[in-house]
Amino acid sequence: MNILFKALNDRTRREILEMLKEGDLTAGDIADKFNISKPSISHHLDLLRQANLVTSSKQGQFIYYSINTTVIDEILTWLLQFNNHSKTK
Amino acid sequence: MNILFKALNDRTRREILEMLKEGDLTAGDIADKFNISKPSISHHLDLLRQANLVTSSKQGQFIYYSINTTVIDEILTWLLQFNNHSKTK
DNA sequence: TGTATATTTAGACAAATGTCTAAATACTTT
DNA sequence: AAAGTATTTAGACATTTGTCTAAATATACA
Repeated sequence: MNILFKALNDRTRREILEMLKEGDLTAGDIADKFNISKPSISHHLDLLRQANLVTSSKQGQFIYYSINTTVIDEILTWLLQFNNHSKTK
Repeated sequence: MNILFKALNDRTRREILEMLKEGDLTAGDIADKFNISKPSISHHLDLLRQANLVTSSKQGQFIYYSINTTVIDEILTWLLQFNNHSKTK
């Protein structure tokens, strides 16, 4: 839970997730979209992976990143505890 | 959005929200539940208020804090963009 | 008016965070 | 084998963050 909120607490990382929502991308593809150095993006990807929000798979010299939405349900569940009153109608 | 994730990116602040879910509390009541100084809790409450996750109202010498769940919907909406595929069944 | 209680503000400090450049690793191609 | 491409690792550095103590503010009570 901690590491999840930590991973989401950065605009760049949230944007990366939004990009990956549309489809898998290589680390280089992702880095190209930002005005940030590749090592920094690599670090962001590492944090997202630690939080299990993304997975990576090496294909040749490229590393493809994919979003993992199952973990997002954890946060959704945590957040839903706060609207459990009249939300069910 | 930024300030919202920032506010939630701390275990103490998340626990404060869980406490307030059960009902309003004074700053002192909240501080008593943690092994953290009152000024630190005051600072956490300030961040939660900046994010509009809580509201406060002074009653005599006490300040009562209440949770504001409307803002949480913002995060829920943002998160739901990631499960919009087969989730609708 | 003076003292006690509730809370915040101010300022300091160590730890965590986001960024960078330089170097290392791994794969591909010639 | 050497050179080029893709990505990460290592290390440095400034900023942000969570915490603390001491002091300030505001209300209540005697």
